[in-house]
Amino acid sequence: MKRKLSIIDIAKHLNISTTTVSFILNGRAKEKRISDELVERVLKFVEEVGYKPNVLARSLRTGKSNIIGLLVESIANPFFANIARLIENNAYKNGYKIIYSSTENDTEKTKQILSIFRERHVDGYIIAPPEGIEEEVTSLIKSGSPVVLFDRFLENVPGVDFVGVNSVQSIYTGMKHLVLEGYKNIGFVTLDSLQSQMQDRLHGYEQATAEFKLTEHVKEVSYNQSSENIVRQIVSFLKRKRDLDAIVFATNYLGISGLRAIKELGLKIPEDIGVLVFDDNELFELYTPSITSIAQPIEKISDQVISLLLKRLDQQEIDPQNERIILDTELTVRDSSSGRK
Amino acid sequence: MKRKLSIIDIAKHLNISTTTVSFILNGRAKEKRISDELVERVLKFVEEVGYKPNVLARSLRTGKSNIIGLLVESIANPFFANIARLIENNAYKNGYKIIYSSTENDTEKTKQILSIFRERHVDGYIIAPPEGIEEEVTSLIKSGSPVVLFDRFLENVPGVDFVGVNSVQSIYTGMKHLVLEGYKNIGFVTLDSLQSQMQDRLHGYEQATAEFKLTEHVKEVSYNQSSENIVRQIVSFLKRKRDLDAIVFATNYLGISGLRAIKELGLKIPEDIGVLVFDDNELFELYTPSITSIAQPIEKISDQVISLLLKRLDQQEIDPQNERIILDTELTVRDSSSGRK
DNA sequence: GCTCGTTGTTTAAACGTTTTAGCAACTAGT
DNA sequence: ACTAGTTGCTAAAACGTTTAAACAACGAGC
Repeated sequence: MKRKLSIIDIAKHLNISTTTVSFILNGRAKEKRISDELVERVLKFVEEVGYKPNVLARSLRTGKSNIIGLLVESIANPFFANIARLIENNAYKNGYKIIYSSTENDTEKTKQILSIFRERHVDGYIIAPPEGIEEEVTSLIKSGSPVVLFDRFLENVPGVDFVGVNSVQSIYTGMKHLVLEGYKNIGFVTLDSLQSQMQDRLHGYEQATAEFKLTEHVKEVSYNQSSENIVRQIVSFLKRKRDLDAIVFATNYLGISGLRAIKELGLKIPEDIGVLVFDDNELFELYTPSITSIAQPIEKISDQVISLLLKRLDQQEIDPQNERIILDTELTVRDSSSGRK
Repeated sequence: MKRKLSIIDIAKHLNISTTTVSFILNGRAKEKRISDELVERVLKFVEEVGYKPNVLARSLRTGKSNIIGLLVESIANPFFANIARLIENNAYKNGYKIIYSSTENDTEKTKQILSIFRERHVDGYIIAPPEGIEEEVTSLIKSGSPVVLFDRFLENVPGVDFVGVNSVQSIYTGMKHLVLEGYKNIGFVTLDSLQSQMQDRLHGYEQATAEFKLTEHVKEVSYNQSSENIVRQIVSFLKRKRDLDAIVFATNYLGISGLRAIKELGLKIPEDIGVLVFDDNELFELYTPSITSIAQPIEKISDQVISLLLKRLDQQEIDPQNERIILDTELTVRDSSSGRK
């Protein structure tokens, strides 16, 4: 089996130095005033033998890996899976590879993964952060690695960029829609989480209840439960709150569990109960009745995230000026919120 | 900012050689007869200063990267997303990281990605292959990297391992179920693809039609279409074949598009048309009516894939004896196939 | 004839590990 | 007293790049 060629082999074969070869291959021939004739010869030979530089050696020397670390809550969640696909595509186009991991919202696991990514000299990070990793992220940024957060924010992390949606406003708009459709007693099912986007969604709900003079009915489901458990909790919430005429779910999987719960209780949507879910999903479109949802602009989020990170990777300086990009969602009105008959 | 410590710094500080430190850190102290006292001292100091070896340098020297390359059709497909999550979890537990990419069933893109993975000295590969990459995979295996295929197989690739399900049998069983429910004119919607699993599913259909004396009605939707396009094709197929009383979809996304098509035509499931889909999905369970499907054992597939690969990574020898693991699916009978009333 | 600048290329160090081969010192066996 | 074996450790090469610094050769300007 033929051994892999190195730059040394190339140099030897052409009777020149590795330096020259390196310069030529890195497009620094002009700058280094290497004769066109030689450039020609080297490129031709390199092409001929199909030489590929050893990325590891290069990384070792330069300290750059051309790898981006991607950390999402769970790659099995369609929202994150779709974002991951778009980001990956875009990254590849720009010569970056993606190494990913699911955090499962586990702070300790996340810390470990970050440390592993760091060991691997990942060039930049894209993170949908769980709670409690402010310190680690700060330290990453301090040591010169750009970090772009998305979906949820971390306070007090100087220099971190963020791409997200206007959660408060989105939920508020959704609530307003429900009120206009005649719903008067609207419940809110969210996660027992301090993550910023969850807090914002809750605030949106509270703001709306205040403004429209509604009573608050909040159920905070605890984290990382099995799907069955979540359904059970929502069932019992709905049983306790017999007078609810509509319900808003703060995430896609809460929404799905909510639909199961509603089915189990034999409630009719939208007559017995109106439904609105944050985060769209093919399921919501095809469900009978179709479910009104707040759709996040997945393409836009991905685009912004990756282009922001690429920009940071370009500017070698650490830029203390961080960006915070807030995108709009779209309320997709469907049958589940068509008012009480 | 404090520089990252190297093994040389450790050695210097303790007035010993880097060799010794390296041996100790790699657990070869006993073997190399290094005194317990020294081992103790080194470990303590290393712990104290939080030294972490540079993975790149190690990889450069050893040729091993501890990275597994994962190639799926699309990470946005729930089937692959779930598999990816399980595989990743398991890999991390065993000290391997995952670098992934979506092939989009594009042969050229896949070849490129494989070459990039190779450049990065990925230790092993997990691939749901598109058509036409037999040569590349063979070459990977020849050069000593284990490859485990899943979901679909590649013929004539010596030494490649495979984990999949019994597609022929699965579809056959599904067809039998439909026949027993009284359906007599069953259509089959699949992809215009030569991938083994698609061919197998088609064979399952053909076998069943032959055995039960049914007429074949096959629609081969072409690859990589937009969702709208697929729906349109299925609509026109159903229009042409007015006499169909049931239809089988060969993949989850064809099934979803199929449901849209059926809705568009205003057909009632299961009275006007019975439905069966290969690959389960939360949507199928919650759809009204619920959709009968053939569920693949996602956990088992992931477990087998990763443990097979880890086994291969352990045995340094290239093992020409390849394994072919075929798992059973489960027919989940739901309302969409409850017969003609 | 001397310095100076330009052109085109090379020398050698550096990145941080792992590992082969070997060395020094001591013990034990003859 | 000499060899043989053991113990405990190390020197140095190797992995394949990049890059700062230097150098040789030559023409131009004084």
